[in-house]
Amino acid sequence: MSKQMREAAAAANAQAIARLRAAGLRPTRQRLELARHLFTGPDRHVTAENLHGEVVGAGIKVSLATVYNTLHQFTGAGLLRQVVVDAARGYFDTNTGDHQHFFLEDEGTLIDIPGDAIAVSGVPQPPSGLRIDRVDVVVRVTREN
Amino acid sequence: MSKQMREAAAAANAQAIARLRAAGLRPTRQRLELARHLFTGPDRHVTAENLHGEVVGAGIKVSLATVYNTLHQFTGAGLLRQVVVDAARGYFDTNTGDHQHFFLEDEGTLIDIPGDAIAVSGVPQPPSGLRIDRVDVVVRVTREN
DNA sequence: ATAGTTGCAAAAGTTTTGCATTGTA
DNA sequence: TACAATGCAAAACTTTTGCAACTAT
Repeated sequence: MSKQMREAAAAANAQAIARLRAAGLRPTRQRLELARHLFTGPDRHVTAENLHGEVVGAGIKVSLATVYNTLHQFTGAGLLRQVVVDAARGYFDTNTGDHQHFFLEDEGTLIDIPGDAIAVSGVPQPPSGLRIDRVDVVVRVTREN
Repeated sequence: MSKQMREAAAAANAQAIARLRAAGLRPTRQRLELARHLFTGPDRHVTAENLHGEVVGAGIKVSLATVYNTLHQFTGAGLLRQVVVDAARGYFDTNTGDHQHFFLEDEGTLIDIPGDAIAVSGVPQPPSGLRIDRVDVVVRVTREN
């Protein structure tokens, strides 16, 4: 391993630790590895299963149950957002800001739509005693023909 | 049973049979009962489990698996629309027209929003080779405080 | 030590599938 | 009779929970 690689790995690690600490979560080995996979690099959309496969493939020992629990803890801590688009499986998005999604039904893939690109108008007043928590827009797309 | 009740029941039955035939589905006993429960009266939002509970409660013998299969057949035939709002369970809507939903996260309840009330603007061009199939809007609401 | 966390095996749900049975022509 | 369609038990998923093991004071 080169000096540069060592330094980059150490930096990613330090960043992941800081992120977990800031969120009030202890930086355990499993969480650290999951955090590094999720938060190093550009925004991502993952399912529990595909993240588990990825980290196991990288030689990390974690159970799928821990991946689920960790994804929910991260979500509760505001590090992730859950996206409901497919009845078959849950997606988690590292982009927690205001935005919407294309969902490619054939592929099971999500693509972000910036929040300032899209607007929803005419939402009626919710039933009394209830307040709007969030407005989710899912643009479902399929392969042409 | 009064004459009026008998007549109403017969009418609902005939209507259900016609609906199934038109959709190219054989009017079997199970499908008929499910169709009558779904399509008699105003529009409804059901889960497989709650529909199953309802028909079993009414003395009909159907398995939960058949309810699932039937809901999917009805959906394929255009009699129902599937609504994805909750990672935990699938909802089916008897209103197949253009409309959107409030989702009461605490209750697990759906309320229709007429399609002409609400508008989504600024949806970007989808990636090439893909066409927009549908734009779903889910207004998530929670109990105030 | 010990109070609180954590991670995972086992359990609980939900949904799908394979095939014996039933219905139709 | 043959041929397809049906309904459900069993299987396969996804997700949650209970508790033994671990951590940080």
